[in-house]
Order: sequence, then structure tokens, then C-alpha cells
Amino acid sequence: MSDALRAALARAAERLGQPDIDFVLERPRDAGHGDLATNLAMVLARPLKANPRQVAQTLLETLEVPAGLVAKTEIAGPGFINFWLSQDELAAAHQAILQAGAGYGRSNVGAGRKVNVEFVSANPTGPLHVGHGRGAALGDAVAALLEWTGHRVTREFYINDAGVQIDRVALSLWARVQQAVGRAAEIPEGGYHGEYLKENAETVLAREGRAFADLPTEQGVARCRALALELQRQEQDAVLAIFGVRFDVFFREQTIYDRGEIPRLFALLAERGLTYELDGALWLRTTDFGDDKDRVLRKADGSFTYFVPDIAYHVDKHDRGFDRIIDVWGADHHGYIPRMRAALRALGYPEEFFDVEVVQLVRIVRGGEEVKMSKRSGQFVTLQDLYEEVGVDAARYFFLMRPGRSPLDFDVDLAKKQTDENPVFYVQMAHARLSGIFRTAERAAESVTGTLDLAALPSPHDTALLKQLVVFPEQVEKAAREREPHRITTYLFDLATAVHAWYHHTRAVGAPEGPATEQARLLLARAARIVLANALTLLGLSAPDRM
RNA sequence: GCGCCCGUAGCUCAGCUGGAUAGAGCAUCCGCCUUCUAAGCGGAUGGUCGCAGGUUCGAGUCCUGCCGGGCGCGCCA
Repeated sequence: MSDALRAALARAAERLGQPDIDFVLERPRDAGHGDLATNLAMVLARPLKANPRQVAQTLLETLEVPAGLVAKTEIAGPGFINFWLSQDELAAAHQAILQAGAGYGRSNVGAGRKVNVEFVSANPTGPLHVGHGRGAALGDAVAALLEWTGHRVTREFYINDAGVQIDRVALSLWARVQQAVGRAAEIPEGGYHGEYLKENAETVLAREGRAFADLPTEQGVARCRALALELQRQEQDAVLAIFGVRFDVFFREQTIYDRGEIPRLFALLAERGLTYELDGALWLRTTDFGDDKDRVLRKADGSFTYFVPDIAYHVDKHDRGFDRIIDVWGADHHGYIPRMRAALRALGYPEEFFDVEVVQLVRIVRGGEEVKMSKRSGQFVTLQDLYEEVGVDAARYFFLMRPGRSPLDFDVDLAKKQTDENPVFYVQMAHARLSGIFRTAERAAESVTGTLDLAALPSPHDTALLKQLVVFPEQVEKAAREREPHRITTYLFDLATAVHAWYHHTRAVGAPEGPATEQARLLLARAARIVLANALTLLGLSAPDRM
């Protein structure tokens, strides 16, 4: 609805001789300033050398807006033009909610662009921790936002199954196997000490038989490598499934090697003159592309740095035809961004191809004290511990409440509270209450149909709720563009506030104002329930009918 | 030392491509239960937006410098 007005304003500016002027048409913060406001007169004042309020007056005199769109205009403050939309326009916007239903809020601004979102990508060396949980919630929500705006999204998980970390797990598991059959064995230097490898050792012995422990060391360790990988991946997937996160692609680092991508990459880089030898090592000229120092690809001992398969992996994503890839990385990897960006630039990829979402640390706080570790992992709080304590919905909501770039204090006590202090509870309660209205009315929400009669909605809480509902699609677009799911949790909270206030101050079933108002309020409740459910669903949260 | 992120109410944090009187929750104080879930609603108190300059009709938002906090700076992954 704002598009028609924006076009009309642009035409008016053109008539004043300023066809390409950049102006803003937005929803003002203060409801007293109308439904939409523009600064056009103020930005025109300078080139026209005129008083902004005078310009606003001229604009309003020449403005041609489609009939039935705007009910009232005013010139305010330093030269803002405020618009109030007509009631027909609001009724039409309400009707659009009922018609679109579960699809309300979706758009096509992404125009089918192929996007890859890679997230979690935890090493297969142990259980997922709460930081992975935040990355999972955030990556999944970013992916959902892109889907809702018409992108073709692939959710991808990268498995580091070829590095030295997995070798250390193999040696650690072999040691646990030996211990389990009563032999003296030590977890090697840099190995994994968590309880979970003891469990894995028991699983291995139960499955392979006690004779497994008698294998020659080399063979045993090799088997342990495959078994540890399998068991850790299985556990991670089970936890992610409960957490409600699914991936389309699991990409193993090993595939890079198996397919011979490494020599191909070296040839490509050499061909472009991007590498050189120094001190027995092979270097990539990343400084030519914005990095602060060149990076080693092949070490003097002949082995590759981690950077090598990682570049090859990003090249592979490019070759799979994605227009854009988004990596969700922990904050401890942010120093790695410039070199990867430089490598992809060096290969001639477009600037906007590669993006990184940095996810800051999560501190788990219980009783005002930071919780540092769980017994099972030995060094960190696991994602499983967290959702078993507070529930999946609360965990996901809390992870999404703040921008990923902000460090997060996760208040476990608050997340568990079944009161309005807990934002998840508060938001879901709003949905449950709306469902309760239809239970009381003894009607299915879908059976309430027709055009919304605004004249039958006398309370300011009615209109406040309605106006909150119709901004959902633009909130989704904005959140998708900025890749900021926290905008949706903020919106959900504001919407829930509008619902609770409306619920408390007005009555739908048996409305004292009469049957026309009951009908209008039921239509409003139906729309509000749709929008709440859509926003919750988008973020991977449930929309309960009772609580 | 260099780079990135952060600094907004007592606490935890929002603040949309710069826009009108800087918002919310918690805490503190004051109201409201014959109600479709009081598992709720309304109100009050509380701010040199880290500091100092600059750009602009207009700066929490953009630029520069400084102060404070976090993280990263390997021929580790």
C-alpha cells in the first residue's frame, strides 16, 4: 500500500524538477504522526532553495494519489508530510491476512535467487555446546527469513572430518576402549577427556565385541576414527533434530580430497599468478585483495594448512551455482574473514557472493552466576543440557532475542518461568488466548469470514492491534535484508503486547457493543492469531492453543 | 602494536537506508480480579545515548581522535 503513495510522491517531485531525489516514506514511531510519513519536502527544500513547509504545501497540492487510499494528510514539524490511510485500506489489508493465511508475510523480493546458508558445522569431536545452539537457531532463522522472501535456500553443515582434530578423537577413543577392558591407557596430549568418549567406548565394545580391544594399535585407531565420526555425527544430528533444525546438505571435508579438488585449486591459483614460494612454503597473495598479510597454503613439511580445503569448499559452493553464500561463524573465527574474502576476491567472485554472520559468545547464567561446564562434556554446557532444562522453544527464542553480533547472557531461571516475565511465555500466551476466544465462541477460527467493518470497532485497542498486524510483511522483508532475526522476536513481543492489551480492554464473544462488534472482533482475533502463528513458525517456535 | 565487535535508564537490552518529545522488560512506587486464561492490564519514577570535535536543515545513528570492555592477530584447526 505504501508503494502507490511512494510512486505518487516521486511523480510530484519530478514535476518540481527533481526526478531522482532520494526520500524516505516510512511508518512514524509516534502513532500521532499518522500511518506513513515522508521527508520529501525537507530533502527538496535544499535544491529548490525554498522553505520546507512551503514545499510540502506545493507537494500536497499537486499530489495525485489513487482514490480511497489516504483519508487525511498534514504538514508537521520541520516539514514532514503525514498520511493517514483510509478505513477501506485497513479493511483490505486485514482481508489480505485472512486470504494469505499461513502464507501471510511471504514475499517474492528474493526472486528465486539461490542462497546457501552454512551453519553449526561443529567438529565431529564431541557434543554440541550452547554456542552451536545459538548458531543453529540463528542460521535456521536467517535461512527461514530468506525463504519467506522468495530465495531458494540450502541449509548446509560442513563436517571437518579430515583434519588433525578427528585424529585426536580417534586416539582418545582408542584409549577409552583400552581402559574399558581394564588396561592402562592415557588420553594423548591434546586429546578429548569428556565422559562421552567413555560411553562411546562401551558402545563400540558392545557392537564390535570385546576382541575389538585386541586389534593392533594402528588398525584399532583407524577403526576408532570411523566409529567416533559416526557416533558423534549421530549424536549431533539427534540433538539438532530435537532442536528443530534440519539440513539439506552435509558436506564432508574428505570429499574435497577424494574428488581431487586440492590439485585443481592449486593449478587454478597458480594459473592466475596468485601464489609464490618462500622459505620452502607456498603462499597465497591475499594482501593484494585486502588481507593484512599473505597466507601459507602448503607448509614447508609439504602438508596443507586448513585454509586450503576451506577455499576449495567455498569454490565448490560457488560452482554449485549459488548466487550468494552466508557462513555463520563463531566470534573466535572473525579474524579469519578477511583472508577468506581475499581468496574469493582473488578468484574473481562478485563482492556480494560471500557473507559471514558472526555469532558472539553465549554465557549461561543461573542464579546470577555463570555456569561454566557440564560433567559429560568436561568443559562446556551442552545444547542438550540447555534445552532439557528450559525447553526447545525458550532456548530458540532466547538465542534469537538479540543480534548475533552481541554477546548473550542466557538467563536460565528466566527462560524457565511460566509467567509473563518470560518473553517466550508472554508471546505464546497471546496466541493461546486468541485460540481461547474461538473455544468460547464455539467456532472454528476459519469459519469467521467477511470484510472487516471498522465502524464496528470503537476501541483504540482494536485499531492499535490491527495496525500492528499489517506491518508484519515489511518486518519480515527488513529482517531478511539485514539478516537480523531478532527483529522478528522484537516484533512478536510488541504484537503480543497489543494482543494482551486488546484482550483485557475489549471483549469479542458477547461484545457489549453488539453483534456487529463481536463479528468484527472475531475477524480481528482470527487475523491476529494468523500473524502470531506465522511469526512463531518462521522462527521455528510452536504456537500453542492452550498453555 | 594492528584489526573486528561492543559502550543507550539502577540491571538486561531495542532503536528500521540520519528524522519529530530516545523506547521495552526487570527492579522501585501507585492503581486494577462478579472478566473470552490476573499465567493479565494501566500508570509513575528513572537518560550529559562513554568523552571531544566534525558533516548536516536535523546525529544514539555517518566521519575523525581519545577512553573503557570483549575477541582475533600461527608454516594451528
